[in-house]
Amino acid sequence: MNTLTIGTPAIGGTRYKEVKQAMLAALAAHEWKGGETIPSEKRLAERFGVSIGTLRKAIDELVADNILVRHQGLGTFVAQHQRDRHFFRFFRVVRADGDKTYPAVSLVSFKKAKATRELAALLNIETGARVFTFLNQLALHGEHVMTEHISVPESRFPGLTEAVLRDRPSTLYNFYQDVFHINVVGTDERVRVALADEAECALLGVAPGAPILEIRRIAYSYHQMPVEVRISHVNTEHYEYVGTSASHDEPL
Amino acid sequence: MNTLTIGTPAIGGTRYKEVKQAMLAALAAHEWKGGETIPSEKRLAERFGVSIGTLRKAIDELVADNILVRHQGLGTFVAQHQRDRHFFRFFRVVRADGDKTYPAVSLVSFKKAKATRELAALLNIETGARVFTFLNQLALHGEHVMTEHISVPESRFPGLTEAVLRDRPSTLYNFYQDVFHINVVGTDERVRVALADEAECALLGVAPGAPILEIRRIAYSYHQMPVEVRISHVNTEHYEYVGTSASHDEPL
DNA sequence: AAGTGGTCTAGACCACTAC
DNA sequence: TAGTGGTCTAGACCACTTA
Repeated sequence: MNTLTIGTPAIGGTRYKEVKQAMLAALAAHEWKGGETIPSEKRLAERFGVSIGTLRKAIDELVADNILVRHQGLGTFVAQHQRDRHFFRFFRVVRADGDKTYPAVSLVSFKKAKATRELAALLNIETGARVFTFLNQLALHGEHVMTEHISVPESRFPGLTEAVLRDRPSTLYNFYQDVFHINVVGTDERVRVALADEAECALLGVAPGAPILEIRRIAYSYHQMPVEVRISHVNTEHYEYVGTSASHDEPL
Repeated sequence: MNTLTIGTPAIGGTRYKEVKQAMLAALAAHEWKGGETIPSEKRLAERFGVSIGTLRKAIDELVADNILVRHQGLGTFVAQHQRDRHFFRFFRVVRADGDKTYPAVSLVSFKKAKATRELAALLNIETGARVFTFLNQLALHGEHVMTEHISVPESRFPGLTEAVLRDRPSTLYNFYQDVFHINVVGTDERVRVALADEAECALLGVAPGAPILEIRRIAYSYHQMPVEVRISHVNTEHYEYVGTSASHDEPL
């Protein structure tokens, strides 16, 4: 197996950056899949011809990027989307009092369509290429307060059907990972005010024309590859969008 | 000078966490102020009785938290808020096409008041304690599209006046740092839809009752100490709020 | 007991900045 | 040239997990 021998520097400048890129390449090539363990640090250090310390520095960054997860005594794993881990890193709607809860998702519609020029540009695919588009209605604490219009390219989700989507056992991003080996590792989001249209107001529990929160998201896999476009609408009467936090002081 | 000798473990569990906490304590005690250089790694390693590698690991985390900044050949500095550095980490309103620009800020009003119970709870001060409250109107690309209602406790900003606030030479958070040694290192933000009231609509260029974006922020200094509460209103006709990004892939 | 990651060390050498 | 942070090494020892 070609291990991207790192004899020639030139690319990354430093050894550990080269190692990091080589590991990202291995991840993108599905050599290690979501939830799987990767080889031990000792083995990887030998494979890439660096010391343990250098290899660890590469992994440090991949862990900081939420791409890998370390477990002492067990090994290092490809980060996996799970209900109880990282879910609220991507689901950022909470009740006004701060209470976080998992949404109950209902699939409202599902269809295959051609990408508009706009959508194609966001997904970095050809205009007119096939995409799957579906609509979710979400309930929090039993209240219907949110919808999601989601589009993914057929090329990266071959064989996706309404049935398999509806019957997925876990979260959507976990489903992407397990079935299509698509790892969502980051998103860009923009938030603005919009007005509920006739079709949506019933799903959101608001009157037609009522102001709602609109969140437009692009989700990325490794190497900033866009894999999903999502427009969410939220009735913010009792729920809010959580913006950026920061500062990770340790608890004393 | 007491250097918080680290002979007794117990607290952090690991040496570098202890060193990190000791450095945070030194920062909180204003031993090193915003923009200043801290002692060299070699000196700090001696001071805390650890090896360079361990000392570096502590600094690594403080750098990751945007509390310190390293400059090869120069030294390590206490991160400083500047127009051209980190400004858009806290100012998250951009034009719909993605264009980022610095806001032109006008101080609309300034007064001293007593903290309501609600505000006092957010700022972790006594109900009825004095706070300064002021209102900014912001223009982007020459358009008035945003307001900020800002409250800070008098106890942490002694002697703040309208004149000195108005005449500050740089950004607000830089001003906090230089004049009051208050270092904003993180924020919590919640976003929802609100309606423009009579007093505000003129400042935002919308009709009374028009839907606007409301952002409620708490800004924190070291050890999660709240130092500012801010409610921003945005006309999102042409401007949007930038939510969380993630994934820091290197450019190849 | 064996294997994993986590911490810590002591030092070499490089790259950058100032004087 | 001297001082800074940046990289890389080789290894010891600890803590955790599984068997």
